[in-house]
Amino acid sequence: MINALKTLRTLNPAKNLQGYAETCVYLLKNLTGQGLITEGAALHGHLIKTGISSERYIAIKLLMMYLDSRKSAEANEIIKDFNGFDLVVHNCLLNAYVQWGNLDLACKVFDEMPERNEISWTALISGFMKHGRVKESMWYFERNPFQNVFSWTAMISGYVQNGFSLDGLKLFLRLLESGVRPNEVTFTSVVKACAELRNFRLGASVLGWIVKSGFEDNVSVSNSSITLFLRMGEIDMSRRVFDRMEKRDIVSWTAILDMYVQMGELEEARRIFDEMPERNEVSWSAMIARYSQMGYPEESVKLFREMIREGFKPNISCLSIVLSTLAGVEALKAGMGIHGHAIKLGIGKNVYIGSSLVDLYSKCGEYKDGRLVFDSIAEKNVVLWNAMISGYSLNGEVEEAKKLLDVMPSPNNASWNSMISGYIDHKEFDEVFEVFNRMILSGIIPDQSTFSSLLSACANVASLEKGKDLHGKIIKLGIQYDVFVGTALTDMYAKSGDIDSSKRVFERMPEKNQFSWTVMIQALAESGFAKECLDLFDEMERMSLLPDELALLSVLFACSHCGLVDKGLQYFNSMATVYGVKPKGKHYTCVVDMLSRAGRLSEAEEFLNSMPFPPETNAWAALLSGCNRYKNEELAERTARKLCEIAEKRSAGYVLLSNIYASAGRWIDVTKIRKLMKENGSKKSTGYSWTEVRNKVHSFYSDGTHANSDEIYWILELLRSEMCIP
DNA sequence: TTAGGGTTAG
Repeated sequence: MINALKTLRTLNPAKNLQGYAETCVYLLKNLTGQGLITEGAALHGHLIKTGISSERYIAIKLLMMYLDSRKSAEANEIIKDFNGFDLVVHNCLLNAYVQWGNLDLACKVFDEMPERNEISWTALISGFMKHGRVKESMWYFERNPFQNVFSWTAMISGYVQNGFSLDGLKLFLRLLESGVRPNEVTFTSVVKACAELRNFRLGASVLGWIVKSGFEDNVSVSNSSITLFLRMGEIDMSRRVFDRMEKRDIVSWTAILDMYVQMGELEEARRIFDEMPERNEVSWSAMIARYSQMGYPEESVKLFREMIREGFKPNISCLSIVLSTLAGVEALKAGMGIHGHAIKLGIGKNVYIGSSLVDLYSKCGEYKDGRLVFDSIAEKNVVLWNAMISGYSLNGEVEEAKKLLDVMPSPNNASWNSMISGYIDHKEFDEVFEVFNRMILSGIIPDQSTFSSLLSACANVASLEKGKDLHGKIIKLGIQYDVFVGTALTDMYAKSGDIDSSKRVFERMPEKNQFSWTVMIQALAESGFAKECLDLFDEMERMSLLPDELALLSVLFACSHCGLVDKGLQYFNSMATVYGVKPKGKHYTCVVDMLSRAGRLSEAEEFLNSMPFPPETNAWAALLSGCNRYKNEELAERTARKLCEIAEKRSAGYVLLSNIYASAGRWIDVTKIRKLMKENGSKKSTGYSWTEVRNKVHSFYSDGTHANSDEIYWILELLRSEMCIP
């Protein structure tokens, strides 16, 4: 562009008007493209002086520039110079209104046009598509007398962009039947549709078609092919396409970043990113998103700061990625900073930004601020609604969540799933199945995550019947081989006491992850299969999967229960060094329990006293019960005193202490504790029971809060009198 | 008329 400016200075409009005008047109186009309107206006002034501002081609470019920057007054001035509104001027206006998002105005211009060409029709068709108004777009497309490649392609790419890839492909088939030849842009969109739908068979035949039609070397086509191959898992093929390209652009480089990420080589991706010949905000966003998705939030945010430092303007995508990263680490302050930034940029009310913000505020406990953001957004989509529903669920406001779910326009899987997990988090298990039934009635088909939530509810209430019923539904839907579902089934069966079924499900899982292994290991430990548990742990290690704190706790538990004290100590000592897991209170407690059960009481006491942080109350209790078992009165006294100290601070300590005294037969001490508790006003949390009647789980508390409480007690009285109990 | 990155749930 600088060269063009230099050329302009050397040209004399009096001598070479044609060349001068052409250079001006080029300059105006570029200035408009880069948003350099002040410079454009200066050039306009210069053109007036030269006397060629009314030259048709120049005037049109000037008009486009002013329309593009929404300078209506200036645009009107230019239009006055034209002899009425001809076709081109009308098309310029049409395009501008579409770009401004004012489709009503665009339609009015379109309707009033005395004549229309293919550009007018395509402008309107793609305009409706751009704003997600697919039906109206189709309406105009069907009536378009100029069905050329452009309007076909506008429709196809519009469908793909709006998430209707299948309709896009159907239209592509119609295009082929119509005899119109697809161009490189059509192919680019069609390949994208195949990638999106993971329809690899069709994808492969489209690629063959592309070669036959000679568009193989087109940059855009190659770029979309790289992504198609990546989605197909054909990493070598995507690399081959990239290597074969004669010309590569930012898009090609950005696409290849994903190849390395998919190969698990984030560092290599970073190297490519650092060495890319050219970067834009999309490449930056891609790298920032990858760091966040691969579990490196700090690195992601660091890169974002670097991007800003280098003078790149973050767009909506980029800000929403960063906001969701910050939400993940509950960085409220930093997130609020970005919120302010977004408002300044005028995109504070965008749905993408809004959804991330609702998520951020909710995850940080400020769900009321989340609601303010939610209310401020005019064009709400499902994602935003779901973000708010799960925000309420997360903060224990399940009733509010339910209210939203009831009024939202078209809830999907995720909406219902958020509601279900809200009830699970707050242990309202009878509500869980209630919501599930409503979900089914509303015609939404539950998915993997619905079932893994429901199964965890079954595991919590040990409802084997319901769990089996769900297992049947899962098989009917054909999702029994999903990792999440398999893991949840393993857990449900184990927690409901059916360890054989649990093992069977686990063994048949085609794909297992760290969680699946942990659940099975835990199940074996808690069901008393200590040896099998340890064997499975060894097997997990052989698969070079790193055990987490829960798996390690189960291993310690298993060792403790089959008397493998030294082996247990060995595992404990290698937790930090070998497995990189810092032992927590519960691990220490397990070791104390292990030592106490084996009668190694003084060792246990020493271990407790050498802990780097205060032990759990349970740890002292474990030692005390060891003392009782091995009749070590002296240590028992010392431990009991310690427990008393703790008990004074927390009600749980009292409860535990009184239970321990009770089991040791020290009834006088028990009464003392109960009295103390009464004086201090501490209350044990209420115990409850439940039963399942006609697919509904009923929970009972001794305080009679069940809805049918009166009726239940009445029946109970009746039964009592029948049984002749006074 | 286009390709690469993008919000919720899991």
